[in-house]
Amino acid sequence: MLPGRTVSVLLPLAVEGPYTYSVPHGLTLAPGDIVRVPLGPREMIGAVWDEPPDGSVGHNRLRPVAERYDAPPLVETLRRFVDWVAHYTMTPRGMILRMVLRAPDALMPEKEIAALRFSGAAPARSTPGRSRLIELMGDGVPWPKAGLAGATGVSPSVISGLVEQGVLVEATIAPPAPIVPDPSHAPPELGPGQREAAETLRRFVDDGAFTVALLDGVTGSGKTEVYFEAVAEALRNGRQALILLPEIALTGDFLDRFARRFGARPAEWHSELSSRGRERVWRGVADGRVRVVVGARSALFLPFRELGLVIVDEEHDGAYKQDEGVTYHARDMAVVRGNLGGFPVILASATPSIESRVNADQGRYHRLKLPARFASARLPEIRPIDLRTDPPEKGSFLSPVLVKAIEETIAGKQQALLFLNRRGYAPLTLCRSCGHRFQCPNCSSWLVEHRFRGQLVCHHCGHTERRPDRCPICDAEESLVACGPGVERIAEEVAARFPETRRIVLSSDILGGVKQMRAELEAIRTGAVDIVIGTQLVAKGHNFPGLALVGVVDADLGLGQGDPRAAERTYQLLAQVTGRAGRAGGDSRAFLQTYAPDHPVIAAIASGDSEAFYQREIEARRVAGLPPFGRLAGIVVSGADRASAFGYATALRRAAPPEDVAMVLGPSEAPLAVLRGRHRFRLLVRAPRGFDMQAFIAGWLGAAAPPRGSVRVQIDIDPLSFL
DNA sequence: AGCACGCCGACT
DNA sequence: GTCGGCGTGCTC
Repeated sequence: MLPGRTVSVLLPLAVEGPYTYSVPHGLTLAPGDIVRVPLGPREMIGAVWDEPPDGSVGHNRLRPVAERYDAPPLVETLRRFVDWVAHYTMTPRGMILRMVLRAPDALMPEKEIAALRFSGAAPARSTPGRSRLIELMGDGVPWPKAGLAGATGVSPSVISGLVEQGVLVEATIAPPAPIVPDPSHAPPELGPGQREAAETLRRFVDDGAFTVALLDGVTGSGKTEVYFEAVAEALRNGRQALILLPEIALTGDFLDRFARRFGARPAEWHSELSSRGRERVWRGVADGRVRVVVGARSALFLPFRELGLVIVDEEHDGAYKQDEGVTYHARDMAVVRGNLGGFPVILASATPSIESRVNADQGRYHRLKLPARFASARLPEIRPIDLRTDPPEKGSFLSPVLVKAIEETIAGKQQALLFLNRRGYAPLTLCRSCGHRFQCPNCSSWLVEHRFRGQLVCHHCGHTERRPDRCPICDAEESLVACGPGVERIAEEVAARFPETRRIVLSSDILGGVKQMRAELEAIRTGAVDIVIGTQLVAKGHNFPGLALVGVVDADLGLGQGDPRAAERTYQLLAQVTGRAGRAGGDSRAFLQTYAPDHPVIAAIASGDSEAFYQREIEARRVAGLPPFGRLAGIVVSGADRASAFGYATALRRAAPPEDVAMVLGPSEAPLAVLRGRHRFRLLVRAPRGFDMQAFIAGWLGAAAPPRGSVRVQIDIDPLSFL
């Protein structure tokens, strides 16, 4: 092999290693360079990788690199991150690169913006609109076409008229550079506890070494202000910063808070970004003009060139775990990225995950505890409502105790929030006459009635059908009954009881997407709503200053399904949602409707004794050898029919190597036995901490007969579900 | 991820 | 007798 004449190129495909290409004369390539290469009948974008080209590929089969893009190369730490994530999640490296190269058009030169410029010629006749335009544009500087009408208040026809006369001529302008956040714009006044924590974080950033800080403080204790100071320090040091949020918490309110502190909005990165926006952020991050990104989990794979800080806000949130395609946990991968890049990572939460708490307790993470609520804000008084002694009236779901509290809140001109973690009107519909239950044809789940839309919907695959008037089995009329409440049904009850109030239902199936959602959250903040009825998305980091009452309609929901993680999840959710109340000062209350007021989770929330809860949970995990005291991996075998999926899962189980430290459990029916028409079985590997899970599974699956037909195997390292 | 190759049911 | 279904395998 002639050195320098061939090169390794990793392609965004489901292949493990890079391919080898020849380098044409006159082209110099280095690892990280982004290139266009031929692949079969088409061309593809890839990245030059570090390992020496594979000499065993016949030279006559090598094809030449077509082009090197004029784009900043992927830096070494990002390349190592791709390799690391691929190995850890047992995913082909190319699939991880694919997550990095998500905005292929960002490699093209940035498009100029269409604009108009004043030519100097006078219009044939002067009108008020024309004068305004010329007054604005008289200096001859081009104005973007979009927004010109808005800026002058003239109609588009006035503009096109002047274009026809040659008074205005076509021009282009360079896209504006992103506004750089200024670390000294508006430093906050921090309380004593905050000051100390901020000082520690600043020191970590200055040290420029890998550290993990767990920033832990009750809702409303001012975590955001504190970690903004770490962002400011990273900016002062010439480094880029990334703030990860659960997608749903990425609100206009958060961006505004950032803008108030830094004088400019950060770049956003989330699934609803337009392709233009995506390109702009990708390019800006790569060339260093974008200094701060606020994004959902996939932002972790952006090609930062000078990343010096990652913050994972609401680090306990399960939304950081990607469950489809590449299964990775963004919080854990953020820590890895910090480790590889040699910079600090801040995990922030009022209700840290058990994993992070244990890491902090054992000294691997620095725990920074914010002691109290900021300024005048006080935590709400929390009380369980025992539904056995204070049941709701027949046919309703709100206990008289809660109804009275709502009345008092409304009378005091304050806001109430009713929380129920269930979308739609009713989670199950059945026929009173024959007992038929409406089930999803593709999944093993009930169809949820959405009464506003008149539909029955599967929340797992999206299957939708019209809600019929009569039973499709026995043809009985008026026999269908809705079982149990969803938020829509609670909204119905609230409307009946409090017809004079302004109400809003907040759940993820809101029409109009992120924009509408942001508008509604804003309406709540400004007090344009009296009663909010919402699913868990209201629990996620939003700041509702006028909220004085939180009612949890079913605090037991999510408990007692046998998953050891259920208690932790429920605790976090209840603590977060009750913490929405009273953030702007004044007295506030939270009620938990429950049949089990003595359950440790309910008791911990009601007493405010989080420490007892954490100690209990940690001890239970330790005794059971569950994460973080042991390692888990899930292996989901799915197939078009039950028999083939079960057959292969059983064969895999039998093929498991004898291993005294790792235990293979199953196969058992996966939590959702049928999903999108595929039957699923799950094997679980349990092993002690420090066990090389990836090597074990690779050896095992590599030796087993490969799956045939429709059967697929998906590996989930560190699954969230322990079942 | 595409795209071609290849082996079994309903049409001219 | 062909058109076409998508399972399987390859792309340096």
